[in-house]
Amino acid sequence: MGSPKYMQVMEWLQNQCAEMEPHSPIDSEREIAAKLSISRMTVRKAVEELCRQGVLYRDGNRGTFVSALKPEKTPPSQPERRRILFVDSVYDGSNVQEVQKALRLPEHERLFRLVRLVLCQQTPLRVEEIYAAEHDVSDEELGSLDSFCNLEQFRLNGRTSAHLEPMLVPAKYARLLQLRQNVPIIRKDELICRHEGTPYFFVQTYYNPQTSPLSA
Amino acid sequence: MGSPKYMQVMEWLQNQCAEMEPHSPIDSEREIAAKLSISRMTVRKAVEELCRQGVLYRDGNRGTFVSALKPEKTPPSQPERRRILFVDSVYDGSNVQEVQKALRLPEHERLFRLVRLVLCQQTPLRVEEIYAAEHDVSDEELGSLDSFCNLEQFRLNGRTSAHLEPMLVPAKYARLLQLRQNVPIIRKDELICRHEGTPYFFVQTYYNPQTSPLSA
DNA sequence: GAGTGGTCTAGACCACGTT
DNA sequence: ACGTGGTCTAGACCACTCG
Repeated sequence: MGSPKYMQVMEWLQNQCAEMEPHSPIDSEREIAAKLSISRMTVRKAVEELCRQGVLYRDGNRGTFVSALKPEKTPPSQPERRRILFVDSVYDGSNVQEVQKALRLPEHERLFRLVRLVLCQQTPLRVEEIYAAEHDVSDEELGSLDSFCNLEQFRLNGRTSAHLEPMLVPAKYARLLQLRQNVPIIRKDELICRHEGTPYFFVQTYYNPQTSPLSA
Repeated sequence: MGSPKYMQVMEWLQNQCAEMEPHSPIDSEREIAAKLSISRMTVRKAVEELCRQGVLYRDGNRGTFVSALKPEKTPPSQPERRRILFVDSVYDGSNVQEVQKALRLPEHERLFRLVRLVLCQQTPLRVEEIYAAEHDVSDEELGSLDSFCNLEQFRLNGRTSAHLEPMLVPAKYARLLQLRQNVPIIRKDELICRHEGTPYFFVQTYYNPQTSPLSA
C-alpha cells in the first residue's frame, strides 16, 4: 500500500507491455480505468509518465502504443571502485580562478579539492577532480570523504550543466588511465547545483575513451 | 484563445517570476487558482511543467519557489548556414557495415549519405555526415535535400541516443573546420529514431572545438 | 457516430512542515 | 491548527480520426 496508485498502474502497464509486440496498441485510458476500477485521471498520469520514459508512445487521437525501444540495457556492469589520489583541503593550483568563476565565488573564497580514480574491476574508467567552496565542506563530511563525494546523489537532488572539452590526455593522468601519451580524450566540465540553482560542486572528469566514454 | 489554459498560466507565472528574487516563494496553488478563477488542477499542471523546466522548484510541503538558474542564455546566435559537400544516393564507404548495424538494417540494404558543413558567419561549426536507409529517402525529399535533412525537426518528433568519441580531426575535414592537423576534437555518433522507436537517421558530427563544442 | 486523447472542473483526503 | 503539495475521483466538453 506504500506507493501511490498511479505508480502501481505504471508497473501493471509495464508488465502488460513486456508481453506485447512493439507498435501494438494498449487499451484506451477509459478501458484501463474501468478494468482497474479507478479514475481515468489516475490512469492518465501513469500513461503520461511511461510516454515520457519512452516505454509507450501516443499517436495523435488514434491511441497509445508500445514503443520499439530497446530497454536501455543499463549494463549490469561490475560495481565501480574509487581510489582517492589527492585531497587538498585548501587548493591553490593553476586553475583556481577558472574554478572560482564556475562556482560563482568571490576571489578570496578558498577552494577544496578531491581527486580520485574510478575503476571497474582492474580497468581505469576516469579521473574525477571535484571542487567545492571550502566553507561548504563541513568537518563531518571531511570524515567520510568518499561517501560525501557521491556525486550521483547530488546530481539527482539538483541540476547539472556540463561542457565537453576534447583534449589530449594530460601527462599526469596518462599512466593512471593506462593510456599512451597524446591520446585524444574527452574532459567533462560539470557544474552541479542545488535544486534551487546555487552551485555546489565543480567537477572535471577525464574519461578513458576505451571504456564507453559517455552517452547523451 | 488558441492555447490551452494551463499554457497561459505558465506564461503568466513566468512573467511573475521574472520580477521576483531567486528563492522567493510564489503563491500557493490554491491561491493562484482563486486569483485566476480556475481549477487547482490546471494551476498544478502549469507549475509542474515549470518545475520540470527548472524555472521553479518545490521544497517538500513548504511551498514552491523561484529558481536561481540563469535563463539558459540561448545565445541569440547568428543564423547557421549549411553547405552541402557530398550527396551519395548510394553510399559505399569503409564504414558501411558500422552504419548498417547502427540503423539495424540487413546487410543488403543500401545507404544514402549526405555530408554538409555548418557555418555561422564565416566560422565553421561542424561537419555532419547524415546516413539513412536509401528506401527511406523519397524522390520528393531528394528534391529539397537540405530542408529534408532538418535534423532538429526529427529530433523533436522522435528520440535520440548518442555516443561521444574523442579523436584527432580527420585529415579530410581539418581544412574545412579551419583546424590544424592532429587537433583533438569530439565526434558525436547519433541515432535518431521515430517516436515509436525505429531508426531513421544515423549522424556523425565532427565538432569544431573552438566554437562551443557541445553541452549537456 | 463512436472512440481516442487533451483539457478542465470542483470537490476530496492524506502526510507533512510550520506555528 | 493550519497551510502546503501529492494524490484521487467522477464527471464534463473539445478536436480529431476512423470506419
